[in-house]
Amino acid sequence: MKQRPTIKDVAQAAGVSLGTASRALNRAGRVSEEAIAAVTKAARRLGYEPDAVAQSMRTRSTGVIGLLVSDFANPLYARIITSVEASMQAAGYTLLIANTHNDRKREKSLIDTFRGRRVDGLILGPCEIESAEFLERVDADLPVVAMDRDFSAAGTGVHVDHYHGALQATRYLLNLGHTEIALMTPGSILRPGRDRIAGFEDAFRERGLTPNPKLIRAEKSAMDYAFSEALGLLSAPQAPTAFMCLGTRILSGVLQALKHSGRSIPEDASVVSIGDTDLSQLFTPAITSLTWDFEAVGTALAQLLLKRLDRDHKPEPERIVLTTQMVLRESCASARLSKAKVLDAGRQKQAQKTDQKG
Amino acid sequence: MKQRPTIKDVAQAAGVSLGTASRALNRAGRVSEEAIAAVTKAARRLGYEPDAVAQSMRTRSTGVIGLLVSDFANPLYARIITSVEASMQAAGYTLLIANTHNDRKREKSLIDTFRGRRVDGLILGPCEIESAEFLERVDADLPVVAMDRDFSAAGTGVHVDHYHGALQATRYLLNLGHTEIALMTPGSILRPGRDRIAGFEDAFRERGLTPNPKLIRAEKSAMDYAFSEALGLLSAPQAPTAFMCLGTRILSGVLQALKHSGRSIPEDASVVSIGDTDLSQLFTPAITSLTWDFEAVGTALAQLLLKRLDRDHKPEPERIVLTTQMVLRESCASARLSKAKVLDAGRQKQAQKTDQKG
DNA sequence: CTGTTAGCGCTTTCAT
DNA sequence: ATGAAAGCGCTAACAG
Repeated sequence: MKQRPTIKDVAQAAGVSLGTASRALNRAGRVSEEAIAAVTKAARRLGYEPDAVAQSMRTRSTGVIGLLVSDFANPLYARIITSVEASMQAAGYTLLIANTHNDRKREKSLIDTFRGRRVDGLILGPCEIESAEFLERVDADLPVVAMDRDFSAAGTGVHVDHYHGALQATRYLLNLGHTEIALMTPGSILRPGRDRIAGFEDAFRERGLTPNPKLIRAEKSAMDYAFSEALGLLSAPQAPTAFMCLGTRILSGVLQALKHSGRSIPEDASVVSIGDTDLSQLFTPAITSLTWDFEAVGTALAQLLLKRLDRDHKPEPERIVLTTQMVLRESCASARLSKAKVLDAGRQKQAQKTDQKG
Repeated sequence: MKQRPTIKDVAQAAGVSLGTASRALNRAGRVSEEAIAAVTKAARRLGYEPDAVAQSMRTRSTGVIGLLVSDFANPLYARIITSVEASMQAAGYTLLIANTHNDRKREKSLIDTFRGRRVDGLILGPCEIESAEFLERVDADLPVVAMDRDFSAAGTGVHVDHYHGALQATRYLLNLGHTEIALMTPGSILRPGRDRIAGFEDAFRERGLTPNPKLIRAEKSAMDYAFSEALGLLSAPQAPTAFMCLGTRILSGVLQALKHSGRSIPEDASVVSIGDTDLSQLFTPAITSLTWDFEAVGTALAQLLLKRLDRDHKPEPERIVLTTQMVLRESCASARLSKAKVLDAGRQKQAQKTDQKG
């Protein structure tokens, strides 16, 4: 197995010194056109490919960005990550992706691993027991951009306004006459979960109501769990007439529970999906969704990090808050009219159009 | 900003030499217990974290594995990648993931990038215009494991037996009396697509039939495209009575086209999903699927690569072929009985059980 | 068992 | 404009 050529080989082949070869290859400093030509030619002839590890050793910069998220296969994250990757690739960076599985220890160990690999920056998604202080400590060392996470005054990141989103979605269901609304979002300790619960509760409070605390459920994000939770709620005396469910897995469980208990949507129960996915778009009836722009989250994260990546630029903390949108479809109806015709037909017409863009 | 401590600082703090500190930290060679204790303590006190870049520089090994796939957000890949990542993490490796978008040039450039970053190994998914020769050339330099790709006698990789899967699924539909079956799988130039088409055609040939070539469609994997393709087929004189569709996006498009044209499943058209996803499981009616074990693909890839990672071990080519399974659900019925009761009710009972495991 | 030393491949001064 | 040389942080070979 032949060794890969080094810059030394290139210099030798081009008949110049090592330093000149380096300058020629990087077009840095003073180099003659002849030298550039000779070196470039030699490099191409030998199939020279710079050793990024050795470059990093000197420059202290790897061109790698670490991204940590609970589960990158989660459709709610997958599209964001794709968008981050595209932006980063365009800027010449490579993405190192890992799953924390929402485990604080795992996150910490992965951050250390990434730090050891001398990544140039870090993008962190929500994780168990977050502390702004922790983030700040990491950031002192290494540019960090947080996504949907708490951060102190010094923190930089992107937030989706889950609070107002939940507020809006809950109002929508309250307007339809629902009061027994189940909120199924995992991670009440995570920033997005907490915000949703707050918005949900405030929507009730606005009208002098108090949400039934038993209807705020689903700590875990698993289909089986959501299925049995929903089934339990549906068999209770005050069964919910509406569900707000996060993502694909919980929505799946709830839809199955509804099907299993012989209830039809929207006649017997209204459903709002939090985070629009293939499932909510394609299900029959199509599921009304509270959603946000995944691609925009990704580009915002990338943009923020890129800005903090040049060492000299003072790292002023910066935040981007993205708003949510309701996509009205066919899964919600008035609570009063069981088995009756869908009331918000007018709105749904409008929703069809919005749908096209999603 | 204070500098990160180096091993030199640790050695100094522990009162030993640089070499001893290194040996103590790595428990390599002869070191006294005292030295280990002192160095470990000093390292912890200083918060020493080895510089993986410098380590790689010496050892020529980065502990990083590159993974290239057309789109990691594709549900069909996402679970496989998660599984690969878990296995690799357990073995102490980190995954570098990138999208090729099925572009040969992009793949080549990414392989070079990865090679420059001196990844220890590569996992490659299907990509445009594959050549076994190309793979072999890469492999000469760097351990490569291919997934669902062509490879020469020297190649190592994991294959899903898409040929026999498609054969089985097509037979199933032919047995139900369908002859106008549309096969919608992208990438006829990619290994999985080619194999499916071959299996599909052979199932027809077995019974002396010839498949309608116009019904083999969908080069692109996009929902809009699948939607209009399916709509076109449905409005033709010889409209298909059954569809076999790959993945989420194409299935989505076909389901929408069916809905749009007022056809119901399975009375007016039977549907088989290739690759089981949330959508096929949750759709009403639940979609009969031809699928395979995504997690097993991931662990097989990881296992194969891990075995080829130790330099001394002779890299004997090795392949793992995984079989597909049919998961019978509610989306297929006899072609003869339009608007009639579902014929394969017996099989569906059985399918319910199989379904639990999915 | 431990200290010293030579590089890994590259960039970047510092002379010339 | 170019060559020589230092050194990034670490491991491994070599003396002791």
